[in-house]
Amino acid sequence: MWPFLFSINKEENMKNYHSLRKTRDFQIVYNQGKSKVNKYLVLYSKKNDLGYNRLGISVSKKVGNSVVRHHITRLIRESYRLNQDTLKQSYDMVVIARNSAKDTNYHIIESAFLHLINLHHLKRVDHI
RNA sequence: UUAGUCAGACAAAUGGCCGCGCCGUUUCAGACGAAAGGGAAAUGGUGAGGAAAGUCCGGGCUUCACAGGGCAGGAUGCCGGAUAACGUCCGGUAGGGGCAACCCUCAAGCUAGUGCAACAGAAAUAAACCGCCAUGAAUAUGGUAAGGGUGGAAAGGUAAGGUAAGAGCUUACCGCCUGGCUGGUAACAGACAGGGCAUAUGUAAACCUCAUCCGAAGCAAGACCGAAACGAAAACGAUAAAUUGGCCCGAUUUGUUUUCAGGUGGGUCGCUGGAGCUUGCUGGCAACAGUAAGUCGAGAUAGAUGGCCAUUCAACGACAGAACCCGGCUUAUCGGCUGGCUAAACAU
RNA sequence: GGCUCCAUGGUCAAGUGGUUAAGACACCGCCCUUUCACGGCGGUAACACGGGUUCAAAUCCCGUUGGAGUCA
Repeated sequence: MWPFLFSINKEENMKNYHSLRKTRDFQIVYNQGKSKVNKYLVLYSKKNDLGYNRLGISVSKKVGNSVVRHHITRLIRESYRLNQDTLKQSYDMVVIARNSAKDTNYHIIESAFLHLINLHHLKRVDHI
């Protein structure tokens, strides 16, 4: 009985997103993954073997000061969090904020993120 | 009321839903990991500034070095005080700005030495270009430093006397220097006497001199647990062992275990209760110190504060995000609020 | 997060506090050549920004901005 319950808990744990941490992981995605661009964001993606998705966010110092960069990071993370149930699993994704993203709000960032997801065909088919 | 000046506090608010870091409690699991460590849910609490910034100074803390002292190098620079310490702060002196409240000042020493001062100008640390005066006759010689001109700076300034013309040559006032006296802890101020200014200009954010201070590096400091890699020793083992393989033959390799050492990936500590904050009292002009009561307010590790909706406003809210901690400085900044003081106008 | 350093025409760069800030490549104009190139002559173009010291600052001092390196 208990192992069954534990497995439920582990599924619940998937709500917390996994992040890319090492410079090496980012380099693998940059070199071997595919990239799509729109006005505000850049999205790299690459299939991995882990069975779950990992997200990396990169905001350059050219975009703004620390407050602006943190704010954009939070907007992107919120977009991913609220939409991750609709995505295919087992992919590494890196989102890069472009310079024009500093004057936006949440709605623009979310629509830009979903636009790039569609370009990568990462939407789960049974959800459409 | 307007204008100004100084000081202080604030840094949009409220509610609902979803979500994040840390801490406590309860419940569940004892998975995962070699170990150290560590999981999930519910609930409660808590969660970024006045500059968190720049990293310009100072201190704590840690490691390294060190008998003691000096040189070199660096920093500071009116006087006194505060402080753990400071290049900070407070009070005063001097100079400057403002009608005033008040504000500003890298404020030792070029009369210890050395260096530099372009161009212009006759000449730049040195004396005579034009001048003025005398002799003499147009030239020249001598005296002089008033006036002109150049320059940032040309042998104290103004006035009067004096003189052939002039000159601190003489006198008065001011400036400078020297001497003691008075007041003050001192910087300095005041009055007095003398010098007769040949101590000759400026520059020390030029070298330098004098006085005081400084060992170096920085939490990516440092301490601990520890897979791996590189090693050491002991035991076992060449008729052996391991890998490949269903087994044998064959092929390839030299090892296996234990202990020590080592310290990579990883983890834990350092990490936040402190020169702490609030209020009152006492001492002090003040900075500040002492004391009593109350109080605990982030601690992440690729880095937590976000999103949506509704309402209100001065109406879309500036500058901006802790990363070991503290005291300052500097820089950025929407604004409105409170208090003291000053000037002007009006009213009483 | 800590530490160290740099900034001079479009580019690379020299420059003891004192002339109109040296030079090279590039660009523009003229000459040469049938034309281009080479060559010759001439020209445009800069001290990151703001204060201060000084008679005088690219240079000395302070602050700001931008850039680079290094420490796991």
